Amino acid sequence: MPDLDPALAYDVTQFERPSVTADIVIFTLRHRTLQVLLIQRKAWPFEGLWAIPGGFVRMEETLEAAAERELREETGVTDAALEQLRAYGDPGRDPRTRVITLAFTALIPSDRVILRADTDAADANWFPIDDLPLPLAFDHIKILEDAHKSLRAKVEAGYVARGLLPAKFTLTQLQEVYETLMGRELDKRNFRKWILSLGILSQTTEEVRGAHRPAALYEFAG
Amino acid sequence: MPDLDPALAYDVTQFERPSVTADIVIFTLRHRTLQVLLIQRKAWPFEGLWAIPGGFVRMEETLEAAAERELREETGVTDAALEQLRAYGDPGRDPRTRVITLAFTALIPSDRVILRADTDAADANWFPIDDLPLPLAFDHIKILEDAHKSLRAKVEAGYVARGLLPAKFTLTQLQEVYETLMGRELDKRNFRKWILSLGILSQTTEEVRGAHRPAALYEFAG
DNA sequence: TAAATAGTGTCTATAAGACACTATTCT
DNA sequence: AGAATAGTGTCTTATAGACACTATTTA
Repeated sequence: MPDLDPALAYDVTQFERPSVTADIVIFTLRHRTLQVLLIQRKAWPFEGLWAIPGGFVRMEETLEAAAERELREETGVTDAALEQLRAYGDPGRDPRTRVITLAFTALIPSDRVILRADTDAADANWFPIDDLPLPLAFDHIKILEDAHKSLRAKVEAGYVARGLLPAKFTLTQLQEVYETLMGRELDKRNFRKWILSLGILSQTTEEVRGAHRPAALYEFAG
Repeated sequence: MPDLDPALAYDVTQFERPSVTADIVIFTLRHRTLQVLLIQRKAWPFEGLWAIPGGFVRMEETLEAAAERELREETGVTDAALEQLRAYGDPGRDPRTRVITLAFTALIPSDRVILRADTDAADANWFPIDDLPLPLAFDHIKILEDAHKSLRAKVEAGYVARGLLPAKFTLTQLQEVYETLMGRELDKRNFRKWILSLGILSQTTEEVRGAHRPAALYEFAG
């Protein structure tokens, strides 16, 4: 059967349909800690518990547009790079009805976020990925675990977390991002050798003058 | 908004819901070529075009169970390792109604397959991934491209395609699988050094006696 | 004994990691 | 001058790849 059973012509109404939502795992770095944005549920089910922000996919929007809209509504951030994680759809994961959720991840710099506890949420807040307000609503702990695992795998494989940095940054700042994501300290000389060898950075003419020796500012090339 | 908008209580019926299908990219090796199983559509839309097999996710089954059921219905194969690829859901990808499809991939040995052109399909057949009967129905060419890219990435990263081999096999057979998946020839000594160093194979006491020097049979350990 | 496939080891190049000091600026 | 951060090079080890011959069996 391709997509819809051709034998049924296109009377799709005869099948009961699930609800489809887009949930979005929003990662940021705060206080040198990897944190996620959660909202506190106002109503049944799981009233009072914390959950990953998300909402219905509307009939006229793409899946990515739904996730972008949710991100914008929750954080005001408009141009983050979103990635699909996977779908979660066990019957019973939502006590109301069959709900299939498409999980997305986003990495954003925390200073660009304006938290909005909107009408649906009692509260919205950041939590360290290693210190979550358990239990979470629905199967959201599983989604967070998968998102964290996926992020770690990408970072270990050399994925560069552009989304977590301002446009211009020092190599020390970049190294701190990596150290936080990888959960261990890195050697400064090896890190610089490696990151510069990737050819994805270009040095600007600017430098940042702090309390001591100024540091060169870099940006992502291309 | 977590999953379903709590402000709406649980009256989920007020939102129009999309149809959700599971489509499954079934890979196999035939004649030293990577091939996929396609079915030919019997009815509008895209009547006569070839498509990836798939069907509705039923209300009481998990997403994985839906994909397994489709695989079984199309091929008779029951215990293949299925993996989620991603969701495809652009409005308009199906002219009948909004259809969000969850794409899965499976790797199976072609000798275990009994093709069944069931009631929904005019025909079912294998096609080399590099020689597809274009154009395909829906956005299925995009799904196949993504599935192929994902497979190549996994193989390059050392993923071992257990699913494509019989329970016991020679190292030469295993090497041929890798060569086909990677699209290039491999050095026999280097391949054996590498695959044995992974520690995932164990040698059986059996050997296969063909036209010439017998080859040792291996199996996956664990 | 010829044909066909199975099976084996070394050397080289590259990448990753351990490791410590000098340079510049500010107060 | 002292404190603080920026910036730099070598050696070692592990991994990946190039490369060619011997071993065993059947017809």
